[in-house]
Parts: sequence; C-alpha cells; structure tokens
Amino acid sequence: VLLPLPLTGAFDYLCPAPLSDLAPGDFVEVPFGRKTLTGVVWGHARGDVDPAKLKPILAKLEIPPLPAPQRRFTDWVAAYTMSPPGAILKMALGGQAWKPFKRKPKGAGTPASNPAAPPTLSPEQAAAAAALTQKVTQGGASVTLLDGVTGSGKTEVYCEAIAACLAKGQQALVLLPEIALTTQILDRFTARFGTAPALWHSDVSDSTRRHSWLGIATGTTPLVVGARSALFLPYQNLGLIIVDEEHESAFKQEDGVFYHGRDMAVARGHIGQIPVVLASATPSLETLANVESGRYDRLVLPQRHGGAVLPDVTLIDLCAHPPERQSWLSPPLVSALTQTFADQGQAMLFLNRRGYAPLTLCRACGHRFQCPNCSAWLVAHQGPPRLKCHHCDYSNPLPKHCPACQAEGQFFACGPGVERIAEEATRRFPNARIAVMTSDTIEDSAAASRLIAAMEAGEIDLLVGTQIMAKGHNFPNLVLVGVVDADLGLAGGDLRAAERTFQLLQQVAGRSGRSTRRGRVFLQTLQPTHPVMQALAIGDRDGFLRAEAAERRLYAMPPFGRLAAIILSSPDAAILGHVGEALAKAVPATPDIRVLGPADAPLALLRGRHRRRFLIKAGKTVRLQNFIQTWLGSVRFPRSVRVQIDIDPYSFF
DNA sequence: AGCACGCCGACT
DNA sequence: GTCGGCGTGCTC
Repeated sequence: VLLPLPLTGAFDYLCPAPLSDLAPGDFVEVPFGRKTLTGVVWGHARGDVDPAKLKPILAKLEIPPLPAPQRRFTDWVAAYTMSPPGAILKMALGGQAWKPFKRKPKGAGTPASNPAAPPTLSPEQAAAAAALTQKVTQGGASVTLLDGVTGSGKTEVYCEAIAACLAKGQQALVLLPEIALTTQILDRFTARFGTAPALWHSDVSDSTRRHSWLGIATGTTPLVVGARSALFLPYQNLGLIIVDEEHESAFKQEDGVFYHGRDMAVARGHIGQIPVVLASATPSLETLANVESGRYDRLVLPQRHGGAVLPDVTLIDLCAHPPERQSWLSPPLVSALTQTFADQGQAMLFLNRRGYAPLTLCRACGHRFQCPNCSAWLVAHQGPPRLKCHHCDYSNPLPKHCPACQAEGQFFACGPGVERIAEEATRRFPNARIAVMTSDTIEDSAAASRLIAAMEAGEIDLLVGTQIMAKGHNFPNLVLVGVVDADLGLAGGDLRAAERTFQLLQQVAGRSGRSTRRGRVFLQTLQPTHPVMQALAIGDRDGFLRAEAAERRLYAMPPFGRLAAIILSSPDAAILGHVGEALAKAVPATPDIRVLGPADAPLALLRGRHRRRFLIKAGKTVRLQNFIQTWLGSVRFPRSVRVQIDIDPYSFF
C-alpha cells in the first residue's frame, strides 16, 4: 500500500479475507503508527517484512480505483524528480491530510448543460481548431504547440478541442500558471460549456476541494481548470490536457517535489495516450526545440483576432532621456501618459518590483536594512511605513532611530517599487485615477476580480503593477503600456534571464491595443542595443529566439544539454560546509557529466537556513538521475542538513 | 512527515 | 531530582 507520505517505498499489510478481491489502485484505509491513513494498493508485497509487524488493512473505500495510467504516472514522476512516490501520491489525494471516506460518495452534481453557440472563428483559428479537434477525436499521445501572438484567440481555439473531448465523454484539464488568471477565463469557460469547470489551486476551500476531488475521481466532473498541482489528481477518464502560457516559470514548483508542470503534463499525455496542447504567444526554447526536432507539432495563429493590430513598441534610452532626480518616469513617457489621459485612454505602468523601495539606508552611517533570516535587503512598503522581507515572513515597522548609529530622520529610500511609481504618477497626474496591482493589493481572486472589473468599467485611468497584471487580461481601452525598468530581469546572470525578460515584456506589451485603437508600448532601458530590447522594438520574436538558441547550443545548455541542481541547507553553516566538502570529494568520475560546486547559493541564507549548491551539467542523453543516486547514496548526511534535488532547474536561487 | 525515545544542560 | 532541548530511528 502506497501512503501519501514522503517515505521511501510502499508498506506491506495483511489482507483480511473479506477484502480478498483487493486490486492495485484500490483506495484503502490502513493503520500507520498511531494514525489511520488513506492509501492506495500499489501491488503485491515483497514479503521481506517481519510478519509480526504486519497489520491488516482496515477497509476498502467506495471510490473508483486509481486508474493504471495515474499509478504509472505517479511512479514515473517520482523516479524523474527523485522524490518518494508517496510524495506524489499526496498530491493526487489533494495535498491535504484528510479523513478517509466512510460512505459511498454521492455523484458530484453535473449542472444542466446549456452551452452557448461556439464563437465565430477566423479562418486561421478554424483551421487550428480543426487540427486539434481531430487529434482529440482520434485519441492517442501527441503534443501540439499552439503558437499565437497575444490577442490571436488561442483560448477559443483550444476550447474547440475541449468541446470535442467532452463530447467523447472524457475529462479535460486546463493548466494555468497564475490564479489571478482564472477569474476572467473561468467566466469564458462557463459561458462556452454551459457549466462551471472545477477550479483547483491552493486557495480553494476544503469543501470545494473535496467535492471537486470526488467528481474528478468518479469521472462526473468533465472540465478542470487549475494550477500545476491539478495535474496529479485522480482523473477517471482524462482525454485532453491544455497547458496555457506554457513558457511561464510559474509552472515550475520549487519546494517539496521539484517539477515543471508543463513537462509533467507531456509525460502524463504519453502515459495516458492522450493529446497535450501547449499554448503560448512566446513559447519556451524547450518547446521550440521539440518542435524543431519533430517531437511536437505546431499550429500557428499569426494575427490578432478581430482586426486588432500589434502595438507599436518604442525604446526610451534612459541615458538620452533621464528622469528628474528622485523620479523614474522619463520625459517621453510622461508626455505619452499626458496625451493618453487627454484622449480618454487607459494606461498601465509595469515594474516587476513590489513595495515602495527595494533598499533603505541611513544617510548618517550608511547602515542598510537587511533581513535577519535571509541574505536579502528589506523592502520598504507604505501605508504605515514597514520593512518587509520578500523571501520569508519577516516584517517590522520602520524604526524611529537607526539601529546602527541611533540617528533620527536620516533614512533614505533607494530605488523604486510600484508604490513609489504610483506616488510619482499621482504627483504628476493629480486628476488621474490610479490603482496599484500587486500580490500585496489583491489578497484573493475576489479582490483581483474587483480590480479587473474597475479597469474594464473605465473607473481607473492608470494601473501600476507587477507581473501579476501582465497576464491574460483583456482591457479594450488600454492604449499605453510603460515599462519602467525593462532591464530589471536581465541582471543576475541567470541562464534564462534574456528569454524570460523577452517573454514577460512581450506579454506586458500585449496588454495594449487589443481592440480598435492601436496600442503603444514604451520600454525605458539603459541598454537600447541589447538583443532583447531590439527584438521587442522591431517585433522579431523568431530572430531573438534563434539567436538565444544558438548561444545555448554553443554552451550545451538546456534545451541542448541537461542541468540538475543539488541544494544543501542547514541552520548550521559549519556543518553545511563540511557536508559540501565531503560531497565534492565523492563525485564519481563519469563521462559527459560535470559537477560544479559547492558554491553559496545566491540566497546564501534563506529563512534562517544556510544554503550551498552544486550544479550538474550533462549531455542531452545522460541519465542524470542514476548518477545523482549513486553520488548522494555514497555520503551520509547529518539530520540537520536538508538535501533538495532539482532536475531541470529554472531558478538559480 | 510525525512521533517516540534518549541523552545532556537548566531550573523548582 | 524533574523539565525540555533536539539528534536518531521507526512507522508495514
């Protein structure tokens, strides 16, 4: 019996006579330690456990068994991510500890269906929809990139594929990167299919979660829209997976089990022999490499739907047009905003930095406020002024006196966050109605909906926000987007910095001019000749991606080589140092594999734990997992040292 | 992951 | 002489 715990392997139980018909996949209730747990029959016992220790299975639950593809998927993900299978099963059971089912569940309600007529599609959309529908109808494994510029109507196209899947009587799953996206898109699904899809993400209530889980497990819930964790649910009859905004790094989970939702979705498709659709306006290099090699198909939507044209992108060279002192909006951007407001248009200012200022220092002694638990500056936030850490939950009011020199009134806020940009905008445009959109201002999806509704209703002239505002929303009267610091994401030497910056800025730019008026986008940059800025300015996505791919290929970096990261952490820096050295000495010499490190992780202290990391670089076809298993298996780790394995890492923190 | 056990330092 | 820190090992 596999239990939803991060423990190696399954546990053996006695099978009492009344349960002699138990088979793999059956949900069972078993005693474990002093508790009773819900687990899944995984197979026959190996028989190597002391018979005296064996306890009997208590009961079989009246839920349809976990289908074989779902079980194979669980084992596959465990092996790939090098996590215990029980940790994957825990996600399949909905993540939370729960009481076992006692009663046969009532069928989850399937509301009366009154789907709206399918929308009228452009010829390009119709062709793409037909191709996808055909794949769904015939079934079998396939991966298709739906490659369409922002505003080209990708959602309508894949909704046709969903309709075909539901018509076959199978379940469809749509994976989305951000919860914030769901409110608007959910209404569209509801209107299109006449019934609200089941929502799955970390914020849904326990009762909804339980209801959705049962509907998914029994097969009565036809459509699920969720975050990456929805991929592991026990679908009774899955027939299609859509991964929308497949390039999004939000699909990468980086705690507990480290996995990429998009990659796991493709694996699920293979195992279940079902089509997978990856949708994006700015596909990842990984996906494009798979298209090039012929492993994935591609469908292209080259035009904006309904005659809207792509926005006009202008670079503002901050050297040539510097903002005033203690200001961050350059004269050309200010005049563009002035003109936009005069023409009754809406504008958006994008800065991917929460709070008021990223750094606060004391003018008297130079003291900089740093988090006591993390190697990071404390970020100033307004309201009553506070200093917050964005990596842990540390938060304190700004003190009166400098903690280092006791000076009073000498604090100086360095640099801008969105709150400070909103302050500057308020100063410059006192009549404009300005709102800030960040994870600090929208606590839940209801708050997000309210803000989006206010924007749609024209009650806001200027929205200032972080990337939470960059995704998916469709504001017809939004004609100007200003990017305050286009260079921000390029710093840090991250492997995917350029790719990610391009994708993010392209997404932000795509918010503008989505109906009749042509949108304008201004990018403030200190590096106007940088390939990312040039590609955005002339709209040469493919040229940029080709250049980026050529560079990755040259250095054998993903997707042309493989990476894995080992992160060691401990509250005790000395112990961590020793373990790192021991591990470095134990690296097995292996052809086509290089181990770099140990080095301090960029966040060398995070939530009170010191962190060191190794990076493993290998050829495309190398079995990284076997190597890591052998290597880590040869070293004994003290209990205080946590070892995290990140296959195909995205973040280099 | 939880939980129990067990061994050492700090108090009533 | 007891409380409680967390290092170690176990759960079928």
